[in-house]
Amino acid sequence: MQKPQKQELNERLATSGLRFTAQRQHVYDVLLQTRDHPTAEEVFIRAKQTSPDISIATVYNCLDALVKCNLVRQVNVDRGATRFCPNMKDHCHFCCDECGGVFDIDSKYLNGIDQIHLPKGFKLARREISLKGFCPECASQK
Amino acid sequence: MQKPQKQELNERLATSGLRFTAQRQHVYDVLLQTRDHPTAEEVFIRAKQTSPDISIATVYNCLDALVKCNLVRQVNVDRGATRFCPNMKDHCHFCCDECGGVFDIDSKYLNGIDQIHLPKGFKLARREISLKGFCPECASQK
DNA sequence: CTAGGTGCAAAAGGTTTGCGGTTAA
DNA sequence: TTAACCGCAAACCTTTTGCACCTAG
Repeated sequence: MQKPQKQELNERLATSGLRFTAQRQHVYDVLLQTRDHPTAEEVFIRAKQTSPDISIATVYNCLDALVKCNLVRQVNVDRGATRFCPNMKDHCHFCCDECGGVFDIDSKYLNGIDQIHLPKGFKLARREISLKGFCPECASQK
Repeated sequence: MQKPQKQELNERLATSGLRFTAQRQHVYDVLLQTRDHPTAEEVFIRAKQTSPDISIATVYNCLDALVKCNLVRQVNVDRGATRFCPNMKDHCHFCCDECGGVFDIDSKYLNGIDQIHLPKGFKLARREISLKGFCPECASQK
């Protein structure tokens, strides 16, 4: 990880009242290296390759810390394990019914989605849009 | 359950190649009675009140059958148990960060959301929008 | 009749927790 | 110095599975 990223992470954690640790840096690093929306267990396996002593509990702790300081998003897939996404640009997810792959879809494809005016009283903090169907590769094999 | 609903359920199941059973009718009945997005376990508890012999495995089987024949939707909440919703009108869900409650939000509040034009190759089948923040009751207590 | 569904209990995930030791600030 | 964090292992919760029996069509 380059210096600027380390400093950025440090500041973000501090802002949320969380400490900088080697494990958190490493877990974030793992997420940034592969944008394939891994599960906690997949992050664990990859992290162990260079940090053999890290534990699954720590991976969950680190992922939670990264989510809390807004560097990572959680992605929910039907009944499956939670996946993690380090892309914080405004986007949504497309989950393929065939292969289970998760793809980032830029928000430019969602015209007008910002015009959400909820019923009186609701205070909106975040929105999560997930799309389902066939990804290009699986669609072409049908 | 009234006759028309039973017949509707029967037809829907048949169309999907699934059988009509007393348990499926009963689970659907339980879902229709309370629109509070129960988990499988909550459905199980309610179903047992009038069908003491039903098992949790059967509840999952019935819920899956109802989802397959498009009478029920699954609602994913971060890392929590999957919830089930028998409202098939176009709507999305608002999940309260404070109390965890799930609320149906009519699609009229989501202007323009139908204009989704995905990148080449993606075949869209369904979309799921989930909103987060504070529900009216919890927001007023802050 | 028989493929599909049910109930039960055990197993398989996925996530959280408790605890003694370690470390960032 | 000390509250926060770590690694480990056990616990917990949700969902799935295998099997013998049952039933809708």
